[in-house]
Order: sequence, then structure tokens, then C-alpha cells
Amino acid sequence: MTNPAPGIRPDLLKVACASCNLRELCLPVGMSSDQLEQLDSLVATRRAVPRGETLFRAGDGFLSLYAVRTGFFKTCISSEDGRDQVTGFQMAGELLGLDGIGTDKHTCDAVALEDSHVCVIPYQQLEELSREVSDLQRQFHKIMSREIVRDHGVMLLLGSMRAEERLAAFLLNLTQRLQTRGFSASSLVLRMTREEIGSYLGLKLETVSRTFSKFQEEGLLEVKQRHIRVLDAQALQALINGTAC
Amino acid sequence: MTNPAPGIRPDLLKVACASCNLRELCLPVGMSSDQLEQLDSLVATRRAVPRGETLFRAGDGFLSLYAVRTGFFKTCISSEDGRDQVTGFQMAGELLGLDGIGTDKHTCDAVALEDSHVCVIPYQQLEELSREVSDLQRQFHKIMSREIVRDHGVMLLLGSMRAEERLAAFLLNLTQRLQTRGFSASSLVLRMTREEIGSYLGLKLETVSRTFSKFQEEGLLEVKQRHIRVLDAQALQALINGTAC
DNA sequence: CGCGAGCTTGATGCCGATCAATGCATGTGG
DNA sequence: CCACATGCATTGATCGGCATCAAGCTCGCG
Repeated sequence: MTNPAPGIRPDLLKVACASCNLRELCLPVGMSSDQLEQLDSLVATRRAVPRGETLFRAGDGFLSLYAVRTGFFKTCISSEDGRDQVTGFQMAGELLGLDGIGTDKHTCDAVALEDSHVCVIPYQQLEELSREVSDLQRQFHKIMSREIVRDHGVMLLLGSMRAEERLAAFLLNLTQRLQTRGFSASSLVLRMTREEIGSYLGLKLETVSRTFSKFQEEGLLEVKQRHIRVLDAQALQALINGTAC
Repeated sequence: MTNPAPGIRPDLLKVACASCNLRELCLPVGMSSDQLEQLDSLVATRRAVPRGETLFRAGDGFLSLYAVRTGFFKTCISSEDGRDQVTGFQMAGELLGLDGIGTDKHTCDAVALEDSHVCVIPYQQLEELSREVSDLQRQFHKIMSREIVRDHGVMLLLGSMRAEERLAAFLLNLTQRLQTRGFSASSLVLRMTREEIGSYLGLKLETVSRTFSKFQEEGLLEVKQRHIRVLDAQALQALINGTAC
């Protein structure tokens, strides 16, 4: 992590994409060093979001995208009546705010689940630059497309999987993304509550809890509150594919 | 509908965006007439897709987007095991193929539910042109963003609504989109089977059928096979919001 | 130490899945 | 034109998975 000199407020600190360790995951993928410089001139500010605070809310005017630099977020929408749905969890290198482009207003809340930092990407300027830098344009489109594909995967999960399968898929997805970022594939600390997991997976928190316990009994996981150790990733995978079920 | 001179094959016929009655719904929204000409030079071909045929399949190489000109499509993904999920229904003016941008391969099947025609939009060229025409760039981004927002809405539906609410939301969405295209808001013919509706809504076909019957008993709908008449749209809306429930 | 948020676990009930039979429309061949 | 096949829809009976309701439990924190 960056370690700013004392007295410098990290939330105002300029961080170069060119020297960011997330550049292989984030918007700059595939860009040359001088293209990176152009992008850096655009991503001028950073913002700190303490745990529990929102980065933006549904209804807020849309001006910028945000790249998660450190920390962890959830996005959630709510319907007229109080119903509430977590639509995703975002970690370092992932983009927040794509939902706002269509209507110039954000359509969901983005909430930090731990103290976090984001890079602010003014959208107008991103459009301008991506008209000049085709690699940036291409990468931006890929990111939006992948979000659509991810959403379709969640629909499959919500539409046709049972509780165990949903939780297994969720855990494997998490560990895979953590592994990409250099963390252990087997040991993780959940940043979200059982209720938030349940909301994402279309289950009640009790069902999430019971399913964790079941996986533990079966020797697939070790569960201690939010500390999870994956003992048998293959068995989790098999649950989803139906190989051994 | 277009009525080509005899002997001219409609699937090869050039159709100008500039004179298309869908231009206010489709990619060209907000473009000037000379910008439209540029877009027309890009959208050179049209393709006929007979009912039951696929426009593309998961795994196919991604080269083009497609705008539905006439007809009706479903998109569906399937997991390793046979599980299958309809991820959307597309009608005139809507774009197909956005899922392919991220990985250069399509990730879902697009199947015509009735004899249909699409405009072929070569993606490479679309990227090039949208670097020059910022209105096109903007509109394209809006379309992708709205697809993401739509998907989040479906997640809410699948994650937290009960069968009646799901079907009500589905019907209201359909009638609204049909109305935008100049059709009646109250009378419609479903292009898809009960099973396809069920797949989209995360329900079994029997449940879809039962729920249709229930709505009919309650006087909200008139149901004759695939012919639906909406008798009380407000009651359907109230079902979703929980106003009267 | 005691409070509270979040987690676990048990008992019960309901919604929608499943299994099964019948009905209805379309199309095909004799 | 009818007999029959086929695909889709409806309806009923039963079952099971998850929600719901209701206690306790754990851990961090003032």
C-alpha cells in the first residue's frame, strides 16, 4: 500500500495510474506509458470513504465513475416498498457508477464495507479521452460488457440454483477475485454480513448461516464468524456443476 | 413495415437508419442527419432470422452487434450442467450482442421467437465511428448502462419477489415497451412459451400458468393461451409496490 | 462488566416445485 | 375430411426447501 509522508492527507494525494499496482486489473489495461500519462491527468482526485458511508446514492447526479483503490464496497437498489437488493460487491481495481451513465443519475447506493479509497474518474473527460485513445475506449467497453455478463450469471444463480449452490458459487467467485489480487485462495475474511450475502443471493440470513454450518459439517469449509477457510474447493465446484450431486 | 419491390430479397436490402422508424429508440438517438449518414455507411447489411433459429450462440466469435428491426428474440445462457436461464427478451429497436465485447466471444444464445430481421452493426467500425461522433459514443454508452440497470432490476425481481409480483412486473414491463412502439398497452400476444417466461422469472411453467389463471379469476387479466388483455394495470402495479397487499 | 449487533440453531408453516393427468390448438398423412 | 401425433397449456395432488418466528450465543466495545 502507499505510505504517504506524514502531514500529507491521503484523500487528496495524487496517485498515478502509471505506478498503480492495480493497473493490470483496472481501466488502464493495455495502455502504453504515454497513454497512461494522459489518463493520469484526468484522474486527478482520490476520495476516502469510511466504513458504512456511501460513495453515492440512488438519485444522486452522475458525474464520475470511481475505481476502487483500496477497500470493499457493496451496491444495492431498493424498490418503492422497502425491498432491497444487493447487486454486487466491488473490490480493488473494480469500477463503480456505470449504472449512472444511462440516465445521468445513479440508480443504486454504493456503500463502503470497510474504510476505502477510490479514484475519481470524471465521466465527461473519460469520454473525451477515449475518443482519442482507442485502447482506453476498448477497455472501457470491455468492462461494461463484462458487467453485463456478470449480471447474467447472477440471474442464472438467482433463477435456477438452490441455496447450497448459490453460496458455493458466491464463495468461489470471491476467492477467485481475491486470488487475482494476490491473496490466498483458501483463507478469507468476509467484509459483509450474512444479511448482505443473503440479499445478494436471494436468501434470508438464517439460510446463509445454516448453509455455512452445513458446509462446515461436511468438511468443505472452516467457518468462524467472518473468517472462512476453504478446505475443499473442488467439492464446492462440483456442487455447482452437479458432478457429484 | 417495409414492403420491398417484388424480386428484391429483403434480407439483402439496405435500410437507412435515417429513414428507419425506430431511430428514436435505437442507436441513432440524438444524431444529426449527416451523422446518420455516416452511421448508415456502417450498417450495411441486414439479416433475416426465421423463428426458432439463432442469431448467434454462446462461444461464437464476436464481430457485430445487432439491432432488432422487426420480430422478437430471447437471449439465454446455460451452465455446465443443463441449467438454462433466459436473460432477456428483445424487441424492435433493441440491441443484441453486447455480451460479446468483453471476451470477443458471445456468452449467450440469441434465438428468434418469431420471424425477425436485424441490422448488422460491425463492432470494429462502430468503435471507430463513435470516436468521431460523440453523440453516437454517448448513446452507445447509455444503452450499455441501461442494460446494466435493467439487469439489476431483474436481480431485485429474482431475489426478493414472489411469483405473482414477478409475473405482474414482467407484464407491465412488456406492455410499456410495446406501448413505446405504438402498440396497445392493454392487448398483447406473447411471443414466448410459459416455460420461457418461467425461465426468465425463475419459476416453473406450471407456476406461470397458475398465476395467469389466478390473475384471470381476480379480473386483472383476460388470458386465452398467448393472447393477453390487461384489464387492471393499476392492480398489477399495486401488487409490485405492495400498496394493496 | 454489560450492552448490542450480528450469528447460530431449532420448530413450524407456506410457497412454489414436482409428478401426473387432461385439455386445446395446429399440422400431417391417409 | 377425419384420425392421429405433437407441442403447449391448464389443473390437481403431494412434497420439499426455504422463510418465518423465536430463542440463545459470541464477540467487540464503551
